[in-house]
Amino acid sequence: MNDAPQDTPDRTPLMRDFFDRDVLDVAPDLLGRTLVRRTAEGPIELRLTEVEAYAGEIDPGSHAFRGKTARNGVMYGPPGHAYVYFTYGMWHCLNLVCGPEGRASGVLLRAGEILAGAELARPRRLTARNDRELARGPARLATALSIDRVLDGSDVVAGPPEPMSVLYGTPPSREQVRSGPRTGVGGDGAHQPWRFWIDGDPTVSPYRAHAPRRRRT
DNA sequence: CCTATGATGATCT
DNA sequence: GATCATCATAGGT
Repeated sequence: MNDAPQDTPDRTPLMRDFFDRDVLDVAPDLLGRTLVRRTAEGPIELRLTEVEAYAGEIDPGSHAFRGKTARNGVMYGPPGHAYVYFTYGMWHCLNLVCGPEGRASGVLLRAGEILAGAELARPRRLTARNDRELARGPARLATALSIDRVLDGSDVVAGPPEPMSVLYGTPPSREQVRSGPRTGVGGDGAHQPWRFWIDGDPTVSPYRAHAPRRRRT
């Protein structure tokens, strides 16, 4: 039916194949799957509901557009690893690198539904008015899962499942998958419909167009 | 619901 | 020095 990986005891090879494809194929296939973040206090399970594709050096919206730097080096490595960046002076965001190696493409994990471990996420997300808001947005997701630059480069495919791993889940039907422009991305790549989400899911973040900052006086 | 704006600092030109 | 793959808050509709 679908070409998604199936549950199997030795999941590692199939999972590697899952990420070693074009980012525009991997991104929508991540929807509905479960990311498990294992913290010292216990695991947090997140069902992915919104992602964005970033197509490496050919993509003006990608951190890799201007080539390899100290920050984005992980994007040039093998697929299935975490690329974590720090932005706006306060926030972290989590990407999963896609193949082939060297293309420097990745999927930004923008939102999800906490399936388990919400009691571990809530203390990190005190401004969330309800559980639906715990991971509704890329920086909120990273905060809820206690993800920072320390996890940059982590292998999310191979065991052990620390500090996090992607497990198989039930993908939504094709009709439930929507696509549109990426959020907060300007420049020449702004119009590309490289954001994917599960239609009607309450944890999907509100769309915001790119807003150029006004110069401070 | 919506829009506007300040926070805050690493990164890159 | 400008930008930034964002969020929380304040205030209007």
